[in-house]
Amino acid sequence: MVEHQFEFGVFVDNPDDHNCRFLHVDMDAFFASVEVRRRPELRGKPVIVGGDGNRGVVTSATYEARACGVHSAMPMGRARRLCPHAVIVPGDMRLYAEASAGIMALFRSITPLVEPLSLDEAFLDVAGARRRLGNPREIAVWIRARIEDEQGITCSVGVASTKFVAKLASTCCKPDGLLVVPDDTVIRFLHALPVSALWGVGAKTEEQLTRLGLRSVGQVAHTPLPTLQRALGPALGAHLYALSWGRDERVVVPHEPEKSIGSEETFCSDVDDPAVIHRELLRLSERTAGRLRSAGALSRTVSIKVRFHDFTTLTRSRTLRSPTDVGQEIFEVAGQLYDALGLDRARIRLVGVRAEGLVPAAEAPVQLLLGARDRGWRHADQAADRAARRFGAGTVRPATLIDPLSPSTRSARAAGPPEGMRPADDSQL
DNA sequence: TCTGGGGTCCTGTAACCT
DNA sequence: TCTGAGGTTACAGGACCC
Repeated sequence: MVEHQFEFGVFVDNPDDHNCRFLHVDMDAFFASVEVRRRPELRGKPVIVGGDGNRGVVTSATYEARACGVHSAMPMGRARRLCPHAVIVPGDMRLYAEASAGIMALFRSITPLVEPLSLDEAFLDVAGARRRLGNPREIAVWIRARIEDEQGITCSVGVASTKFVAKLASTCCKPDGLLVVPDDTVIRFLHALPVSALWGVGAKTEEQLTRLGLRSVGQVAHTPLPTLQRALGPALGAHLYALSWGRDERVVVPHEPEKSIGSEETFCSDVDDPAVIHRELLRLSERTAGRLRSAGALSRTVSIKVRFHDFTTLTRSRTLRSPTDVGQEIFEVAGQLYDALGLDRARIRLVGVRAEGLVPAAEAPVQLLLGARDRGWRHADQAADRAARRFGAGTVRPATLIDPLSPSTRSARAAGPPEGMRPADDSQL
């Protein structure tokens, strides 16, 4: 366990944290740690969690595997070559979600101002918890101990007066660390970091900044704002300039409504048969619609994504006359958008369906189209939802998706039974 | 080396409206 | 009726995050 404060370019003890209301808590190698907790014989071994198909990627890896150069998002084939003795685990989202729920509940016992970023990390605003639980550093120490006790996994915590710096701090002290960055050390802390540490700088933007001769956050900070904006666009330029001076006005937002819901699937080998693509679009449309209904939302815009064998990607979208959460209606649009591409047996690697422009179902009375039956697909979907709740997901699904002979639509991710024997809605996984 | 799946946000362009 | 300016919306693509 490591605990630090950053000051004068070095880590020291006993920080001045009175302005540091934000905690960023990040589990260490979360999925892999949960797997090790479940199978203690894996402790101390390189463990990789990820799709085991020929097109899978690493979703999490223990630090023993990372020592071999393995990292998340790496193609599984490459990870295997780098770390041939690693134990590879397919992943169990249900288990990780369960562990995550326990961790988030612990956070909410400290403050209602908890903003989960994903299953394994969250921002906390602890300004209101000081009187009860002590200063931010003490709260961070307590959280780390409780998570280790209750979940058997370690985490890293960054403490600062802005969300951005708190997040950087937790990254810097990984794994199993605690770092407080007091206000008067923020600039020194930031300016020593590489540009890639800035939120919003990925590979492409880093390349652009390098072309300008900018490699550190300090160099970005000392570049005139108009120069950054000319190179990166007005929004990104201003954003990076503000961050480089530690300016980040964002607050902790406990719940943001979703803006889109979608599903996509990579075929285990490229597909050029339009009938197979249509079946997959139907399956993804049904899955997306089911998730819309669970979320109590309707969608105004349907979009599809098509990725070809060479990784080039197209998206097409259409806005509906009235919003929907009905699988057949989404599929109709998705199918039309796909047909309008006019593809002639192109080799397709992935298709996706996404519902955008979400509105709460309660606020958007569904309009029946002229000539439509008053008990149509919507009622069929609702009946299927009821059957799913009672008998399990996928109990009722479109007949075209019940085809045990279907040859090639199995995804790289699903290593289960044949397509037709698999639940149509595995969105809870 | 050969790239998942879930998302958000930004930008440029075109169409549409006033 | 035509034209242009300016605002809004839809759409497509890309970068980024976990």
